[in-house]
Amino acid sequence: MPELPEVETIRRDLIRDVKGKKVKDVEILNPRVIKEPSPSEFKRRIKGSSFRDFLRRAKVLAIKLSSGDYLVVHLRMTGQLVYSAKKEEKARVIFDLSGGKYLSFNDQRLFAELRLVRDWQKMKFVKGLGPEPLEKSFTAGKFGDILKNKKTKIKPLLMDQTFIAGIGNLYAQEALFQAGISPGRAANKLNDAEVKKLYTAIQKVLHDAIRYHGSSVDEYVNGRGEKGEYHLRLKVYGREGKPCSRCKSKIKKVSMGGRGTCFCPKCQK
DNA sequence: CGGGGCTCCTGTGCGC
DNA sequence: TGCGCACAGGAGCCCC
Repeated sequence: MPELPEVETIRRDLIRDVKGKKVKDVEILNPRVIKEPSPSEFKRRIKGSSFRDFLRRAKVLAIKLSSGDYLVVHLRMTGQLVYSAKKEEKARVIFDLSGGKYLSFNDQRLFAELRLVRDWQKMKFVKGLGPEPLEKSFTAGKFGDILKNKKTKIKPLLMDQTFIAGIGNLYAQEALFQAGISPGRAANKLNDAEVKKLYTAIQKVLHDAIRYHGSSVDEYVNGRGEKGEYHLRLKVYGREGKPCSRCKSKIKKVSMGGRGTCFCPKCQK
């Protein structure tokens, strides 16, 4: 499930590997992944332009093209962007690049999205995003201010992209474990020390996950098709019934907002 | 405006 | 053994 650290890893990989390369052709194997414009216009407008820059906001990757257009990618759950010498067998769209290699867009479950737009900052989803958790302007004070007005459970709130950008089901669970806070706690009931702890935990978990190139649960691989290493360090996600790394109690799993949520009932209060 | 629940999709893994 | 079904989940959408 690509969240902020996974998308950031891919962004850095693509800057290193394909920045400046020209798109010689666009092969559309499944047009359903292209949300706008029409597949034929998508292809026509991308063909012949080159990759100028790779930007990220939340879980959204925006590729600036020399034409001035932005190729906007949301990987959702099973999307992949893989640069390699071979065309990926399961690709939905393949970009044939100068140099003879390929950038394959894969997506098993067909939830991922490609868009070609003139101004990606004006996209509805992007405009509605909350602050970037790793930016300097996002302070503990600001985090506390928005928590104060929210009566909702803290865990689904962390996943709300209009509240904080880029955190999904995996890193919400890990950050709450790191902070020692139970996922069902009401956001406005956290005391100052807990707010500070959670703020620090979010930053640490996201920074660490980037350092270890993301978590390869589900389909995630980096920009070269390789797995990350952070899933080997997960403390609660996907660890139902296993012993807590801190206190050895059994990790518990509950459903919250329709999403699986693992936590340690002893370490998280 | 907020929250709950359904929807999109397909591979996996379980129970009968 | 094999079939069928529940489940996984990001975000949009509808409804109350």
